[in-house]
Amino acid sequence: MRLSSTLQRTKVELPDPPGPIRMYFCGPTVYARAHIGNARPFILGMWLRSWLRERGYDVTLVHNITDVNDKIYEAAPGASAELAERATRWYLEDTGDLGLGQPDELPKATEHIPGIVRFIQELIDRDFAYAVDGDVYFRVARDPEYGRLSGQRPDQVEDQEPNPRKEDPRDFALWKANKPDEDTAWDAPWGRGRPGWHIECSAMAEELLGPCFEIHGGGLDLVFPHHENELAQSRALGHEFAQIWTHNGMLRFTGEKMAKSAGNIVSLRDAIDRWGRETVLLFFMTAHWSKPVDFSDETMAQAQAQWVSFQGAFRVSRSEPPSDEWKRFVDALDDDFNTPNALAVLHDWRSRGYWYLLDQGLELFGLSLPPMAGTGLDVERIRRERDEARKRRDWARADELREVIRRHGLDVVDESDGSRLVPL
RNA sequence: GGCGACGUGGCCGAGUGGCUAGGCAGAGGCCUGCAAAGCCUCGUACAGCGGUUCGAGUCCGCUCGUCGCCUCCA
Repeated sequence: MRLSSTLQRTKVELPDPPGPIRMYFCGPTVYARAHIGNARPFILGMWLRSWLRERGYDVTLVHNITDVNDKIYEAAPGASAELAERATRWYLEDTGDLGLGQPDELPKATEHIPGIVRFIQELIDRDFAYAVDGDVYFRVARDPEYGRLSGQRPDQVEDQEPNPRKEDPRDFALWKANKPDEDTAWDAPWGRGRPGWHIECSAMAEELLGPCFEIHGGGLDLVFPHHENELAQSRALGHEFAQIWTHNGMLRFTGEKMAKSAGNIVSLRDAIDRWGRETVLLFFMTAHWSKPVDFSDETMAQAQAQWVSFQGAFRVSRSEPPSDEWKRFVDALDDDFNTPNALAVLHDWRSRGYWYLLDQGLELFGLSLPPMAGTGLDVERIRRERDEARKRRDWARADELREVIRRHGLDVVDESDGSRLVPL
């Protein structure tokens, strides 16, 4: 199994034989309902965990919730904690409705303040950070390797708004002093305030997973500065942060990145309600995770047509696959988690009637074929009765009995040597 | 200004130098009491221009275009 990694700029092999895999996927800032673009790293993380477990790895997935942040203060002046709590519930509901389960840990920044404070203190002790007027900043100039992940050179980074408290414009905040209109704050040795954005991930990831864990994921838009800064913070403590860095491509809508700030939003909630969770999942399977993907009515309709086709899988006569057939699926996914290629294998299995393999494959992605509900003796009896009617060429009676079967939630498919019950 | 991603047939989308990707949509045909599924055939794709090579969608260079980051955007 290998994965494309931004840090090495190539595909990196995972440990073989399989061992523990610790994964951290950057989660949402909770100030509004998540849009479908936000769902991509969540889905990728859950799928990867599912696949790695299938391949024998012992996986732990941590997915953080950023519940203290400028955007939350702006969105709900004086009531940021309430908004964060509500938006967290939305996120858990909406991602839960994807039917992929939950990450192993969903740490909130506000519940890990002591660890964050300790982390910052150690950076100060090591001279990698300095406190000014209640703020604390990371000293970028102290890190000769700053920019290794993103390829950015500190001296080429565009000037930000001048901040006289910073020694250097490239320095970034680890701690921000409490302001009058901010309704949440915690005590720290250098003053009352709250953590900066980047430090929470470093602190929580290392607290829950330990240093130098295996896989770090997130959106491509987080490479710089967010992930670069996470990396710098950990390196300042004397070790690497993560080994493999996966960055999923952006979801585009109406020609540009779907983003709350751009206003071209379709919420995950609305997408699930309109298209169904299976179509949303299949949509993300159609493109490789590292590439941009266009969301539109047309691409969603195509994904939905694929789902309809899979749902009819039992209508194809079952046949026995070759013994090494599963390997085709494994090969596709082990090579950089190539879901489009895996999807092609699933389509092939569907048309060949490899029911069991198809079901196994889909299940790893949170999809399941319709169950053969309602199969009872009575339905089976009606099926045989209809077969008899067809032998008599009593088509009217046969069609009548098919309607009866359909009322039981099943359909009947005629084949050369008889008939078969299938999900409707 | 710097860093990065991407440009494949009507649409979506794989492809890491030579062998049919796959899906969706469309046309014709076979099969079929009906229905469903399936099968066959068709439309001769790789942004452009050079180069390397026996051979390039795949490597190199240049050009054009789209998008992203450098603002606490997944």
